[in-house]
Amino acid sequence: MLIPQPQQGTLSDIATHKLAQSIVTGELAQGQKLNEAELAERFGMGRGPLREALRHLEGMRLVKRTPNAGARVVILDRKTLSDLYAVREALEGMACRIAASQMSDEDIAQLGALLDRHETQIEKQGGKVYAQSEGDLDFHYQIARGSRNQMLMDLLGSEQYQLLRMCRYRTSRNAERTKPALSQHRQIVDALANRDGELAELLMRRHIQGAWRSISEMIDKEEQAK
Amino acid sequence: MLIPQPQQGTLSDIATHKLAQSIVTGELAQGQKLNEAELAERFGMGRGPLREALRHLEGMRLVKRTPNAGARVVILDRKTLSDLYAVREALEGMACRIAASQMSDEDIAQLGALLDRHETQIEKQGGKVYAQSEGDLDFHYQIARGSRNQMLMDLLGSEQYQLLRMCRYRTSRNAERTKPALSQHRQIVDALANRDGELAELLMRRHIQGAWRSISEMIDKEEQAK
DNA sequence: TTTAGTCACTTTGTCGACAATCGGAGTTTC
DNA sequence: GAAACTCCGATTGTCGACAAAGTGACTAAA
Repeated sequence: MLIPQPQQGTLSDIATHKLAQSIVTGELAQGQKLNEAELAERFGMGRGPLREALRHLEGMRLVKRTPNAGARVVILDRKTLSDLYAVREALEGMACRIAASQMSDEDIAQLGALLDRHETQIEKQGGKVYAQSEGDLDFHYQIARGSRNQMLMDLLGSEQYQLLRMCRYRTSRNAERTKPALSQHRQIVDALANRDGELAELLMRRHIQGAWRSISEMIDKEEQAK
Repeated sequence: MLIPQPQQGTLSDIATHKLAQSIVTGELAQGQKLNEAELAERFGMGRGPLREALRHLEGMRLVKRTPNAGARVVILDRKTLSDLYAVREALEGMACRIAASQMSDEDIAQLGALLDRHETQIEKQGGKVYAQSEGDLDFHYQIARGSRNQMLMDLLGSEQYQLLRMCRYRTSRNAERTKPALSQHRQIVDALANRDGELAELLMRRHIQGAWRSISEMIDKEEQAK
C-alpha cells in the first residue's frame, strides 16, 4: 500500500520503485553515486527509462542530481531531518484537523482497529519494532487519506514522504517509544471520534514533535559515539 | 528568482522551464494533450530530454501522465485548488512561525521595504495587478526563505508551487483584494518584527483563508456565468 | 617534494530508429 | 439501425550508438 506498484507499468516506473526501495532500506548507502549504465544493466533495461526514473526520484528528493556529474543518494543529515519533521508537523496537523470533519464513523472505527492490531503486535514481539514502524506510517497515512485532500495524500503518502521511511529504517530501533506513541495515537483517534479537529491537530503536532525529539537524541548519541 | 534557470544547463532543464512557463501562463490550455514529438521539434531537441522534462513536470504536478497515453496539462478544478490552499495554509503558517525566530532584523526590514514597493506600485497603477500578484508570491517566498527550512522553501518556492502561479494567472483580476492583502502582509511583518511566531502563523493562515474565499467566490461566478 | 599541465578514460547528455500499444475509421453482422 | 469486430495510423516506450563533459592518473618542471 505504501509501495506504489509492485512490478507493472513502464520500465521507468519499475526502476523508480526498485531504486526507491533500495534507497529507503539503506541497500544503497547515503551519498552513494548512482551509475546509470550499471543500474540499467542490473535492472535489465536501457539507460533511457533509468534516466527518467532518476528524474522522478529527484522529484521525490531521494536522489540529488548535478549536471554532468550524475546522481547520488541523498544524505539525511540532522538539518534535513529537522526540516522534514517541521513540514510533517504542519501537514499532518492540517490533515488531522480536516480528517476530524471528513472521515466517516466507519473510517474512524477502522483506525481504532488498526491500533488494536498494533497493540497485540507490540505485546507479542517487543523486538520486531519494524512492523510497528511501518504500521505507524500506515496510521499516519490513513489519517492523510481521511482528509480527502489529494495533495496532502500525495505529499504525506505515496510520493514525497519516502524520506520518512528512509529515516525510519535508519532509526527504527527506538523500541522504548512504541508504547507512548501508541497511546498518543489512541488519543488522536479519540479526538477524531469526538469530531474535535482542533484537539486532533494539537495532539498530532505534539506527537510528531515528540517523535522528533526522540530521533534527535538518537542522532546525538550516534554522533557522540564516533 | 521564482523562475529557476533561464536558459542554461541540460536540454531537459530548458524544456522543463519552458514548458512550466507555458503551462503557468496558460499558453498551454488546461487539459491539453502534450505531444512528445511535436514539442521536441518545437524546442529543437530529441524526444529523450523532453520525456525527462515531462517526468519532472509530473513531479511538480503540472502535468498528468497516463501510461501509453501520454501527458496532459493538469486541470485546476475547484477541488484541486481547495486542496492546494489547505496545504498552503499549513505550510506557510509553519514557515511564518519559524521565520519569526530565524529571520534577522535586516531580513525583516527588507521584507517591509518590499511591501513599501508594492504599495507605491499599487497606487501608481491600479490596473496592472499582475505585478502585485507576482510580488505577492515574492513576499510569501521570502518568508519561506526566512524559515531557513530548505524543504519548506522547495515546497513553497521554486519547485512545487508553480501550481499556485498557474492559479494566479487564471484569477489575477481580483484587484479589490490587493489592498486588504497588503494590509495583512503588513500585520504579518509586524508580528515577525515582534518575534511573535504564534501570531505570525495565525495571521498568515487567516490571510490565506481569505485569499481562498476570494478565489472560491470567483470560481463560483465563473461557473454561474456558463 | 610539490605543483602544474596534459592526456586518456569514464560517465553523462543527446539523438535517431525500432517495437509495442492505443485510439479511431470503416466494415460486417445481428 | 446499432453493436461489435478488424485493421490502420499515430503515439508512446525502449534501445543502441555517438558526442561532450568531467575525472583521475601520470609526467615533468620548479
